[in-house]
Amino acid sequence: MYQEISEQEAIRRNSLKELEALGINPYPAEAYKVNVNTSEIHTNFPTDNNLYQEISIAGRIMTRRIMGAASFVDLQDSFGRIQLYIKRDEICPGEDKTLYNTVFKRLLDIGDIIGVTGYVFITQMGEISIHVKSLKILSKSLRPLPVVKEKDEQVFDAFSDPEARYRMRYVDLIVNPEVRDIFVKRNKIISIMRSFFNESDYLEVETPILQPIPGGAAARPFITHHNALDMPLYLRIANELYLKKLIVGGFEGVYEFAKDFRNEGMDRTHNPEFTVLEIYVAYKDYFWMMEYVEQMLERVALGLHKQTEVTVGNHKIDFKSPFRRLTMNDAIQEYAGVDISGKTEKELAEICKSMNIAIDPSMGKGKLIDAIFGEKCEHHLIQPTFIMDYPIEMSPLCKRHRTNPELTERFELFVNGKELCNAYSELNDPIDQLNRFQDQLSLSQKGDDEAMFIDMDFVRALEYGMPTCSGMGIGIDRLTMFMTNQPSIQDVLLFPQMRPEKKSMPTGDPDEAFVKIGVPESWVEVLRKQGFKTTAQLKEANPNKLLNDLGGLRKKMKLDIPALKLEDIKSWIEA
RNA sequence: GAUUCCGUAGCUCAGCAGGUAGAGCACAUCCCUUUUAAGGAUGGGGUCCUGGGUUCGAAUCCCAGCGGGAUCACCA
Repeated sequence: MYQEISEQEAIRRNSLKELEALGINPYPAEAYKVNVNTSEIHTNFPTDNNLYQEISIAGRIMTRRIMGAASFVDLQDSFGRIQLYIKRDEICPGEDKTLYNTVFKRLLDIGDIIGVTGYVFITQMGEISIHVKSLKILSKSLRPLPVVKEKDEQVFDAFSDPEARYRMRYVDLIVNPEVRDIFVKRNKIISIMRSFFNESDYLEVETPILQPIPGGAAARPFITHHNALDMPLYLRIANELYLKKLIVGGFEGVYEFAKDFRNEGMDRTHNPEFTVLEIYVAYKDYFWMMEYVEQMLERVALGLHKQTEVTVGNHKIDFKSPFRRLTMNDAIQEYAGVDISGKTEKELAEICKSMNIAIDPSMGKGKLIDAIFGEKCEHHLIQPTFIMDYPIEMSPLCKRHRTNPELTERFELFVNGKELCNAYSELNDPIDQLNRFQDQLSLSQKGDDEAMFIDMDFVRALEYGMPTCSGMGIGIDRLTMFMTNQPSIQDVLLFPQMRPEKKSMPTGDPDEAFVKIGVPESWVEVLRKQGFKTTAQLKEANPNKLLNDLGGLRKKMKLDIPALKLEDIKSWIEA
């Protein structure tokens, strides 16, 4: 296939060929021995200048400053950058200066990956650098990298187009060190949580992503099809039911970092696939879980920032425990100024109307209360706040409140006006559970398309007996957004979902196709330049005009090839 | 889904009372043995997102489409 390339890419492809002609493999197979990284050098060298006198290091060329027979290169590895000092007579001790003059100065580019040996020293300008004794090409880069420069915190020519950054995350990671840092932090958040759970001796498990019944949450699933079984399967929207079956099975605590999938809208806080941590612990209740969450988040914040206070947008959010606790009724009382306790569905609908909150007939009591809460309360909850005791209709998997049968023992943790965690004292009464599923069924008949499906295997598991148990789910993407102060979920996902890139790639004909109809090879490039990407296009052309145009281009491009005659062009068109 | 803004060189952007494009960095050539967002000189590089329309003439005005951002709605 013919691929259109820019001038800079063509130059790099030429350099590639020249390297090969010099007997240099631009993509060598053998391992390159590395004995130090940039971070170790910057940390240790200042205190002991005798260190690192025989090093071998590899990385990507990020900038070059060539001053005749000596040059400076910024080399970037996984940990940062270091300057290389490359002197011609040092890497080319004999008469042959090809390695410096041709290979390094002309055939290497920003973006190429090299390995060097040498020793660490400090330049006259006071910068820790590597005096290079030998240099080896490890990978030639064929595309020019955006060159981002920085001085005194000011960034020049940043690679900032969000579309390009998300689609080509590899480029983003190469040139934007703060992006790499977000993903290092994301990993740190997960590993802190994992060790926190493991210290409690809870078991990390894996449960099915392809599920015959998409249970455990209210959401629209993705559907797929299994050929051998000839049946539909759903991508999981939650793993809650499977984890509770494992509690029935006798594990005291289980957790899973799970990818969930929801076929819903996308925006700054929603991606179709996202990561959730769910944990279930036997013999606990939601009060215990609140304390556990407090400890966990405090530890994550400390692990990342060495303090509990975290900057999120314009707010300073303090994850120091304990967090504020507020029942849902009290929250609505406090922020909306109405008392909803004991109100009927009709009365609640009236309240919504009086507050100009949009409702529809499919909404049950639970959804109405949730609407009031969402509209009037959520955005006030900036500092971490537990909202407790949700109406029973909106929590079909949650245990009834121990003192009020209208409510459930459920809490959500709100941070910066957004839900972060969701947790229950889990419902373990199989008869109540079946009834609640049936209520969901009638909600769904009423028109609520997210009401839950009935999972009879889950009910059967409960019939064998599940210990009292508390479970909690937390969105890892949102947690990462808070902990790294990113306003968009796309910035905490390595590869956020995007519409496929329209390859406006000119699916032009290859050289051979043109040659086949009689076009001399040397003229193919000129024809493309003139806009003829396929032989079919060429056949539509006016031969006189084409002769003129091509002649003009030949002159403009200073081509040293014989001029065309009208008969030549006519013969292509007639071929 | 609605509203709105954006799409020009490899990157970041300018150009838009309509006359077929400019800058900085990057790239190329030459000169420079320690520089640091960094030399100096010269030069090359663009289906101005796509397709229609208005016009003698469209990067510029109009319509449609594609892609992206933001806000809202939906959704946790």
